[in-house]
Amino acid sequence: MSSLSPTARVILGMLKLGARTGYELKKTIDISTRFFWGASFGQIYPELKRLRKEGLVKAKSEPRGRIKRTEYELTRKGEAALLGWLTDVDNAMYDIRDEGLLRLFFGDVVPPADALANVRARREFFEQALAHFREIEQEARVTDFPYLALRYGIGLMEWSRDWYADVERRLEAGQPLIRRTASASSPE
Amino acid sequence: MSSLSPTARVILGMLKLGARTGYELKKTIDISTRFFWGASFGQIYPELKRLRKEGLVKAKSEPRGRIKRTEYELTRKGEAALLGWLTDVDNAMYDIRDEGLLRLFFGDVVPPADALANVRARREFFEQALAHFREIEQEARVTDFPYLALRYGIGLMEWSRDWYADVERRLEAGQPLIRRTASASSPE
DNA sequence: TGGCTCATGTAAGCCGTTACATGATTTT
DNA sequence: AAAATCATGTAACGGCTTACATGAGCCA
Repeated sequence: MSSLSPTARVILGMLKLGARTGYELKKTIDISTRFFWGASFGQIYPELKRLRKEGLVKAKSEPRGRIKRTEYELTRKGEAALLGWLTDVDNAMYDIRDEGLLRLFFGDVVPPADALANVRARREFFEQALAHFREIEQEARVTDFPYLALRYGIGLMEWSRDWYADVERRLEAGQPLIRRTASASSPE
Repeated sequence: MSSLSPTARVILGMLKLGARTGYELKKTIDISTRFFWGASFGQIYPELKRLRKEGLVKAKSEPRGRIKRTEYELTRKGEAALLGWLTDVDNAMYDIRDEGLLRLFFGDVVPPADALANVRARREFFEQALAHFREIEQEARVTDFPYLALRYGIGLMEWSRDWYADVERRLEAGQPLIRRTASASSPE
């Protein structure tokens, strides 16, 4: 039934890991799953209200001084919904929107110098993302699975950077992009 | 100004590569950029009308028999817009939504057997995607840059499959997920 | 005759970002 | 005194998917 909305999934999970306020959820998500599963205030606060109405979380007013502040917690129903989602492993989303790759795809349409510029920019992008991930790697080394997810990100950035660096070298050298060896020229 | 909408980018590019009708655009996108840049009919047809109103494409009625049919072509302005986008290489989108990775991130929350089931499902997912890409690889071997983008997809699927296979083995063996060698126990 | 492909569109609804709006508390 | 952080929310808009609606032409 009523399967969890995308933002609900990360909210319930983060509440389980100890986040309490909407603000804290945002901060936690930003420094951890943001790379592959983000959430904005415009999603978080309305979603918390929806989850409350459906009885998946319970809210408690816990003001700090004179500023209003609401702490959330999973209900038993919320725990069950989280577990249900984590266990129902089929049809997991896997969406990519990669503009650099789209530009590469249309590489025949532009002068070689522009195609090369795109590849170079992409390689640099992955290098910077990698540097950022490596910075946060030390602190993240405490927990098991979240650290594992970070390792995935690091590995992915490394692999992508290397792939683009290779294409970059081939374009700079004016080498053919397609190697037609396997099917035509030589046996095996 | 008026920078191209996401769907406009792939439409203009595909028109440049020879697609003519909305239907053909959809088909072409589905077998090529879909993996990292998709588009549905609900986007394509309205977007074509918008592009026409803005003078980036021109439409010609070319019915087949008695069924209405519209062929589109880039205008000079459309060519310029496409070139402009392909050349302006900064701030390229790179969005990932990976539910398997999110489930992995919350792996501490579920029993080890469920975490393993998720990893296994993910490895299988990448294996299937890889098989699919390899099937279309032969026909795609003609063009330069589109083939290169396919190679990226294949490489990415291979890398991801291998990464998950490795985690799978470690979980099956009950091995620790984090290796704390570098910073603590041994020098270097 | 039934199913597939070609062909075009609309409508409802979800999801998400960005900007706006407000204000207290803490740190520099 | 100013800036950053903690804290909560709404409104407008953009983008996308899915379902619905229609129908011709072709092939087995």
